[in-house]
Amino acid sequence: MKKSRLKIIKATNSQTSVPIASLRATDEIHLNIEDYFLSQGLYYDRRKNYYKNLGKSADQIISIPYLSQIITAIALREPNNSRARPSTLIKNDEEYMKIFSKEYDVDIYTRGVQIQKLVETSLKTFSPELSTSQIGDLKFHVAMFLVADALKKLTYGPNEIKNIDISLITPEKITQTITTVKEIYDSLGSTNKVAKSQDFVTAIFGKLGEIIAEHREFLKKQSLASKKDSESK
DNA sequence: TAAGTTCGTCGCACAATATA
DNA sequence: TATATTGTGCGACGAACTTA
Repeated sequence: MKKSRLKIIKATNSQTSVPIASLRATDEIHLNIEDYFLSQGLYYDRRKNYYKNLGKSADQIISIPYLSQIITAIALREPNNSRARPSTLIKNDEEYMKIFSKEYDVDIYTRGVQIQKLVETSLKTFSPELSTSQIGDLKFHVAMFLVADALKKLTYGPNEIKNIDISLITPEKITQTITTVKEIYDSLGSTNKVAKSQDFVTAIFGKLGEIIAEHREFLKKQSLASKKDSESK
């Protein structure tokens, strides 16, 4: 009965435009996220404008589509889709389940928001100054880069995000990442089209691959050096 | 409140895949 | 192998937001 009612609501919704995200808002996972967000000083906009009407500050209110964009970018490693198809990310059930899964630790959603907010703050104060459209084109790619770099992995499971130590994502680290990502963006033509393309993501992974390989090399040298050191004693 | 700017969605074109 | 179907990338345009 409940299911058929939802079907009718969803069918009717193809005529009157209620954001699709609002139709998912009663799913249990969103209740869990909302509770957890409250404990972290964030307001999850499960019920549209509920916290806005309570006078909560806009930068603490996280909408369902925005959270979907963040998770698509950093957990699913598809920042181009976060940029290109913001509202259609959760239209398809399969895609939706990849973003909002009970298998995920609810903590990954807060970490994602925290990282994304740090990135956006740094992008706004970046020098040379970036236009808002450039910020829009880069923000999800930079966040994904930081996550993969922090984990030192090109492929990782969404739950691994909770292992990231946010305190290691310093403003300097973010600025350095923005510079790297922007260089790739510029080399491809620095357009909105680039930001929505798979090529940009592939190029970013290429760069990440180099960084991760260098890091492994560094660890190897370090362990050899400490081995030699202990042998000489 | 009007003008300018930005963002999100729609729909077209093309590509990839399935089916007869 | 031709045709139909589905998926993807992209540009254009309108809605929403911002600013003066």
